[in-house]
Amino acid sequence: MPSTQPVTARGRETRERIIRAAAELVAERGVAGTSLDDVRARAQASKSQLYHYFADRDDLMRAVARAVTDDVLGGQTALFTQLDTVEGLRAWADALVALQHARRAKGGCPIGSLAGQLAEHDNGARLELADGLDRWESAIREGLERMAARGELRPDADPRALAQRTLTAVQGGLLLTQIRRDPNQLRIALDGALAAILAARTEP
Amino acid sequence: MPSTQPVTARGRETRERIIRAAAELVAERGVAGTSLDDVRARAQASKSQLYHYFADRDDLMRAVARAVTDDVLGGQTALFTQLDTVEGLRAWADALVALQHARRAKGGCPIGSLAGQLAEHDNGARLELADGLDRWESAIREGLERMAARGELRPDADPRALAQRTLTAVQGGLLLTQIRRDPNQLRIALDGALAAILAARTEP
DNA sequence: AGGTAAATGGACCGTACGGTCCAACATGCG
DNA sequence: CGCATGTTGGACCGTACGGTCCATTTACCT
Repeated sequence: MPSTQPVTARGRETRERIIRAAAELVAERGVAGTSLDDVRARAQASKSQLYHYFADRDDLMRAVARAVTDDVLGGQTALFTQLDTVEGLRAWADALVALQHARRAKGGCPIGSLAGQLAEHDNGARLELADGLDRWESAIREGLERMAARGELRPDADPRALAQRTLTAVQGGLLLTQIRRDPNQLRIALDGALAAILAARTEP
Repeated sequence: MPSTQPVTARGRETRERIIRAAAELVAERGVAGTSLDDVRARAQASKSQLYHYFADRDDLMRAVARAVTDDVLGGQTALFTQLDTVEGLRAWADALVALQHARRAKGGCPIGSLAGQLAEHDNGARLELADGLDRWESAIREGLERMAARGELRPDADPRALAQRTLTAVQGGLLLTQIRRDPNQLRIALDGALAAILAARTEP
C-alpha cells in the first residue's frame, strides 16, 4: 500500500501534524531514536493515520527530509536575496553562526545530519537531501552571479566553484561545530569561504 | 557491570574481532542498522563474549568510533609526513579523492558519518570522534608549521586557521560527495583549501 | 598438578517496535 | 438525503532486539 495524498483540509492538517511531530523528534533524538509510537503520541494521531498517509517508516522519513530542507532553506530566503553584496554575505554568515550559538552548538546542520543517517539506507531520502543542497548552493551561486554581472568579480572567477566551496564550508564548519560543541568552528570556516570570494573581486 | 579489559591474548583477539565486525557492519548499514546479533554472527562470538568485553551497545559503539578514527588516521600517516610541501599536500588531497572514486562516493567520511549518528546520543562517542578530528587537524597544522618554520609562509599566515579550514573542506567535501554521489565535490573543495594555502606562501 | 580467574556457549527473558486490520465516523457530492 | 469515499481509533500481532544468567571450558600462575 503506497502512501495516500490527503484530499480534505482535515486530512492535510493531519498529515502536516505528523510530519512536524516526526521532524521535531528526529531533531531531538535522531532518526534511529524516533519510534512511530513517539510520533503518533506527539502528533496526537492514531496508528492508522500514520499508515494512511505514509507507506511505511522510510516513507515518513523521506517526508521529514523534505520538510527539514524546506525549513532550513525557508529560514534563509530573506538573507538569500542579499547574497550579491559583501555586506549581504557577511550578514548571512553571521546569522548562521548566531543560530549555532542559540542552539549551543548542538545538532549540526539538519540537512547534513540527516544525510549521515539516511543517505546510505534510503536512496529516495538521499535524493531529497541532494535537492535541498542544490537549492542552497544555487542561492549562493546566483548571488555571486549577480555580482559578476555587475562586473564586481574578476572575469576568471568561477561562481559555481565559489558557491560549492562556500557550501562545503558551511557543512564542514557545522560538523566541527557539532562535534566540538564550539560555534567558532563555523565562524572560522565561513571566514575562509568569504575571504576566497573577496579575493575574487575586481580590484577597486 | 562495566566493560572488562581482556587479560589473555585470546581475550584480546576476541575483543578485537568483535570491534572489527561491528565496525564493518556499521560502515555497511549504519549504527541503527547494526544489531548485536549481527555483530555476534560476523565476529563468530557468543552473546556472553559481547557483554564480557563491553558494558552495553553504546560502549561497543564507542569502541567502534575509536577503531574507526584510528583506521582513518592510520591510513594517512605516510601522507601526513609530507604535508609540509605543496607536492605533499597535493598528494594527500589526491589520495583522498582517489579513495572516494574507489568507494564510488559512498559512505562519506567514516568519522563524519559516525558524528551524525552518535554525537547527539552518546557524549562519550562524541568526545572520541572529537579526539579523532583533533589528531587529524594537528597533522595538517604541523605540516603547515614546518613550512612556516622554513620561512615558506608569510608571517601573517595562520597555520591553525588554515588547518581548520582544510579539515572543514575535507568534511564538507565528503558530505557533498556522499549526498551527490560525486567524488568531484571533494576535489573542488580541496582545491579551494589548497589555493588558500598557496596564497599564504611567501612570494618567491 | 591443582587452584583461581578468565573466557565462552547459548538458553532465556521482557518488551518495544513496525506493521496489519477492521469497524466506526466524518465529509463532500449528486 | 444518501451513498461513496476519505478519515480515524485502537486492538492486535509477530518478532527482532538488547540484555541477563549460569554452567562449562580454557588458560595462567606457583
